[in-house]
Amino acid sequence: MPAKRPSPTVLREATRQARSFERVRQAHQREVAEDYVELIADLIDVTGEARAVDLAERLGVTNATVNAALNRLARDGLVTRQRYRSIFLTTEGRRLAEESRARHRIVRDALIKLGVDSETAEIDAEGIEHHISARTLAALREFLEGAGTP
Amino acid sequence: MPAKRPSPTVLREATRQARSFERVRQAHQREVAEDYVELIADLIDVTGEARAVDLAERLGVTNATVNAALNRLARDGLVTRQRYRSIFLTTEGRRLAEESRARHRIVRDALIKLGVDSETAEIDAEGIEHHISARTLAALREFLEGAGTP
DNA sequence: TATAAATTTTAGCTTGCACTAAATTTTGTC
DNA sequence: GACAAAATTTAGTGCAAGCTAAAATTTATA
Repeated sequence: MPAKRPSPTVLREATRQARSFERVRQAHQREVAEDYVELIADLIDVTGEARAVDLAERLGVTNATVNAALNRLARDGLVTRQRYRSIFLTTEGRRLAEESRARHRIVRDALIKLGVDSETAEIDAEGIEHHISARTLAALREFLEGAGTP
Repeated sequence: MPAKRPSPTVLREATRQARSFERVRQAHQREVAEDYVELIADLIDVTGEARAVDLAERLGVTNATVNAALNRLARDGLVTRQRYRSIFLTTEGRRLAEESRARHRIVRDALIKLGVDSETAEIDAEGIEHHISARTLAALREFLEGAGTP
């Protein structure tokens, strides 16, 4: 029984399907990627290195889950890794982490200025930061600058 | 070859696994449910009925995807449906839809008051509304009430 | 009313992301 | 340096949500 090699038709179909996945992935998956690179950047900056076990602990998931996520991040060019060694951000990964951090800070500070307590602001900012357009971010920035604490 | 019936050990394991899934599911899945019931409520209120084909068109997904989602919503007690007929919200589904709508409006209006143009505000509110705690929502409500357009 | 068109449902596939258990490798200690 | 502990990776499983293609059913029309 031969037929191991996929037919052209099957390949074409696979490509079309992959294309349509792309759109879908960018929705929820970008958030996960941002959370990971942000956390990795924090760990590197604070403790000097990012280890999978720490990521797992902070994110409340298992090592295996983190490992799978890191494989995807590496595939997407956001991190680099050598087997059994700690994790590094690529230039693109670092850029995304910084951007996420800045976004996070602005959202959190805006919420605080609006009267939300800082713990709640921190938590909500975590969820909100991934859904803010450049325009809204600019508006929040202006809101923070204009007429501070009187 | 017997062994069709799962062993007690396997069942116990399945239960534990199911439990841990619950936590995870509530993260992203609640957002999807909220989007669906909100849209279903809108369609019912505006056009008189909610059809799968309209949901698919508005959400930019295929009929098959909508159908699978509706099965989950029905399983979770948010909608009811008869085969090949249009969709209805349960009391719980309607409640969730109203809550989401209110949340959506508040976020959108707050963004507008912060200087974001209404189209962008509408889009961003869609993403943000699922990540707002009760406290932040209250703060936004106060922000909207206090010192309107001068 | 018979047939065509539209809609809904089913079947089968893929990826993401969660889990447990076990294997592999590195690190730490005696 | 050998051995135990810690960490990483792999293997195998499940559900959500997306897709296409095709079957089933309802609705519209000639």
